[in-house]
Amino acid sequence: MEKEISQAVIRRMPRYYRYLGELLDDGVERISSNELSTRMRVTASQIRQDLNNFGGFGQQGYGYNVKYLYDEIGKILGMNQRHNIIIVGAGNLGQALANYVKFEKWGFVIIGLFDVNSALKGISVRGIEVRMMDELEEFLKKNQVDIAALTLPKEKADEVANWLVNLGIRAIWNFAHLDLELPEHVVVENVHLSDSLMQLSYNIVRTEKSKDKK
Amino acid sequence: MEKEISQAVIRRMPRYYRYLGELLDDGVERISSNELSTRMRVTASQIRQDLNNFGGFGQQGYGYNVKYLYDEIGKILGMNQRHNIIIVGAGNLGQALANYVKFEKWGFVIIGLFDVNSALKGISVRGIEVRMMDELEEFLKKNQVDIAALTLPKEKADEVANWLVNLGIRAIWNFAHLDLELPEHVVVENVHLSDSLMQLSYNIVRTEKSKDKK
DNA sequence: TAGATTGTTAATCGATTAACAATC
DNA sequence: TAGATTGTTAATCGATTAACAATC
Repeated sequence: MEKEISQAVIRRMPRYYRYLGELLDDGVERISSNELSTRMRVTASQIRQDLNNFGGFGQQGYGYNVKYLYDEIGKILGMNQRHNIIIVGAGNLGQALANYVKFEKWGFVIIGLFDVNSALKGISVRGIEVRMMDELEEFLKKNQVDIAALTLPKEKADEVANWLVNLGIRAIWNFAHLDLELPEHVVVENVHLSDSLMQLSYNIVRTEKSKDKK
Repeated sequence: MEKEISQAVIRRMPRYYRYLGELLDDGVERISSNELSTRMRVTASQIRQDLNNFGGFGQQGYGYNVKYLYDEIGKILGMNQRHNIIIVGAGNLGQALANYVKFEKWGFVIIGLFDVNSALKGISVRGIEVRMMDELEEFLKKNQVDIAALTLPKEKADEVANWLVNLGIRAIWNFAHLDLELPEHVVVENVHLSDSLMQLSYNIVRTEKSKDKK
């Protein structure tokens, strides 16, 4: 039986991937868990434990080959395959995501942009034309869509998400400020910007308080 | 000595706040940890433990008063005070954030928008004019800025962040795809969209694999 | 008073760190 | 071969869950 890998580990993988990418760009050929731990400010033990969840990528006495490890983590994260994305909700955030070219470097390609607002009909963002929601069903039949990014008001999000799932969508990148209620087989990744801002605010308040104490 | 509250707890606080806000909107007056645990799909024990890090907000035999608890968590998160924000980097993401009116509901007010790109000079987003970076120092002298949101390419982010800190900024909401190297007293909250997308991708790949197994 | 539900202590579980034998 | 560093087991630490006495 497959051992389930904890979300704590998975959250760290993109960060390893990022650091290895930078090392690669800098022309570094090999690195030890110890050297990497110093750069990333984590323990070497954690790095080795994390990686060994997926396999033994290193070599005793040598360390890790940067290029090899980068590619392997890439595979683990699915960076070796293309992911077609549609953005549902073509407001500011939706358009900002559509404009974000960097994602394509990792194989995430935005192939559609949808909205209910007919004022947006016909406008294009980086060559991607905004379509109306009633064209979505047809679009999903003709195109393989791997991920739907939800950038719409929370009032509509749950309904739209369920509708998308019924049409066959299996993965949702949710920017709406609510917890979606979806069948278990659907993969959901949340980006709650206001939660993030509140955490920041908490830490500001906390810092101010500890200053008062001194 | 003040006991340090773990980041795991802090990450959950905005979610409690959100659920309580919804209950409040629905006119619910009181709620037990048990009832709330069912809605939020966490254990009642965790809810009580989390809250008791900050104080005893409930009453035996009664539960929690929704309005009171909502306000108290609001205070913990600093939602009772105004936070002035500047956005540094007026590209798509920066403009999207500037357009996001919802933040003001929680007291986060965007008071400035800065960029190096002179092509953007003079344009306005929701009444906030884009200023050039060389006006920033003067702006910080004249206005109280609590948070700087960094929405610029990672190549510039570290330099700009350090410069901002030297000018007195104490909190940074970082959207650039790198880890900022800043003095310890500076509070940083990261939003790494590509990390989030990679986590989603990992979970898609994982789901596909477990399907193959069956 | 009896019932309900908190606040809090104790038990369990999981994640992180340390240690070291295996091995390149 | 000697030195370095991994992979992995064992120890520790912290976070979550369970249990229950306190109390409204």
